[in-house]
Amino acid sequence: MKIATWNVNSIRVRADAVAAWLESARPDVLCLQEIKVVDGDFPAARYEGMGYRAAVSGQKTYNGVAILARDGMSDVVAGFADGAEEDPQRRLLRATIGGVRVIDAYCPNGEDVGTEKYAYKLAWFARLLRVLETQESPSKPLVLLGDFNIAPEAIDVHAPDRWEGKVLCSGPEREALAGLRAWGLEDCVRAKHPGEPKLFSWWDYRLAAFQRGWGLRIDHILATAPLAARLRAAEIDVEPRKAERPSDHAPVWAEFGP
DNA sequence: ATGGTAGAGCATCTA
Repeated sequence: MKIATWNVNSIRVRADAVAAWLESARPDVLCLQEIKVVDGDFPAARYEGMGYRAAVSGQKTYNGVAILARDGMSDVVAGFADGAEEDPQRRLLRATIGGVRVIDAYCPNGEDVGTEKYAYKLAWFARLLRVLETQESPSKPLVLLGDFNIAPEAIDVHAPDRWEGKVLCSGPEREALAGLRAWGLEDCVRAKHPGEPKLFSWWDYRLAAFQRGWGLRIDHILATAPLAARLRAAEIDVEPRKAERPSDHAPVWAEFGP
């Protein structure tokens, strides 16, 4: 079972790129972030014609997540569904596919350390951990994947000294991610590439960051122990980032055995 | 000193 994630930064602009990547990578599941459309404007019919069903939690202009899957999806849940007032920002979508609980996450960016958006980011991660603790199980096959907007370690950053303490790399953010891992999640790409540098998934559009190799690894696939035990391969596919009008993120995928 | 590009949508906001 091949499960992938890609922050496409507008499904309108990247609809062709997504179709092309589905054709070449042939994932069983593709989780999308930043689709930036309401549910009705997601090009579901197009991907249905390619053998993928869609679950969508979209909104106008910002955010929005969707799951494309070859198999049927059950127990589809949008948002935290924790009884408290739902977050109007559409960032979370869950579905059970082929016996695997799939959680598609577009985690907040945080703008800058100390800002209101940074506080929202930390609160969002705390709420996500509570959702896992109360609604999901680390002893079942589960994958939490998406754009986390956090680089876990110095090795995940092109210039760690320059980024130290900055948003995407700050201590509290990394502790929030470690808190998720401590619940029972393993970083699939790092597990298959221990100690490997220059493994990045995002490059800023500005300053020709991609051409200069100024990347960060902020998109992740985290699996519970019973699923991680089936991990066969995990990669970041840099090719789509070289396209003429690319997303600023590259797709990330993991393959699990039966 | 606080840059630079991209997307949405039409002045800025977000990343």
